[in-house]
Amino acid sequence: MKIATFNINGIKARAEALPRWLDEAQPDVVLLQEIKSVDENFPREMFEERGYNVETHGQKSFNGVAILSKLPLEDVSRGLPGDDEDEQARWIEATVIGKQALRICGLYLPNGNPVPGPKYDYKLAWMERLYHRARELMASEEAALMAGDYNIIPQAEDAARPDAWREDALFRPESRAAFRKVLNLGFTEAFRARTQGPGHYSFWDYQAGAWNKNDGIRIDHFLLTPQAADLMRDCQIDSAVRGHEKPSDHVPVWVDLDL
DNA sequence: ATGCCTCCCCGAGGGAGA
Repeated sequence: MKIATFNINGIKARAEALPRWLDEAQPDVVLLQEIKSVDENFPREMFEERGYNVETHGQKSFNGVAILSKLPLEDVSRGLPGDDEDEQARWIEATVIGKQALRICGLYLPNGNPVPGPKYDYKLAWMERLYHRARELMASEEAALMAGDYNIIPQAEDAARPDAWREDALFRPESRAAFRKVLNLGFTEAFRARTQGPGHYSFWDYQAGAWNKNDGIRIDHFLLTPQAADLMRDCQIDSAVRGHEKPSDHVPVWVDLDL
């Protein structure tokens, strides 16, 4: 089963590029971030006609996450627990049934800039809530994953120019420590479990020819519980998608699970 | 590089992204 995450930077703006990639890559499940659409305006027919079930957690103008799945989705839940006042649509989860059940969580972690400030406080508070949900998933001892745009550069090797990011919310020590705290519950970071070394990115800025210079960062991640990691056959970044017509600034990352 | 593009809102130009 091929499961992908893709920050599309607006569903309307990706009305051509997203179906093109779906037809090429043929993922079974896709976690989308930054749909920038309310549920009522999400073009679900575009995906249903390709055989996907569609679940959205949208918001006007900003944020918004969704799940596409060729297999049935059960027990869909919207919103990251822990703050009833939080109105930002950044979390959706569901159970997909293959040979066995898999709990999938799609997330769009706050950017957090500028540092310091209320947006950075919100990022760190959101990561504390993520830690609590992650701990529950780990305690369940079930196959589960959390994937999406983490807005975290885990290590210096995950940026072409790490020094340019030292003071940025994506690479601040507090941000990276909060990410490690989740990882250290026992999750496998899928890409790094299979590929080492620099030069692997999932985001390139639209500005200053970042793509042509491979001036990227790796901020879209899959975290697998041990039971899910046991099933992993592959994990890749579809970096070529960044060179297609009218691309998102992120590219898809996917795992293949024996499921 | 506290912003070189691109997205959203709408129908100008500002907020947000990373």
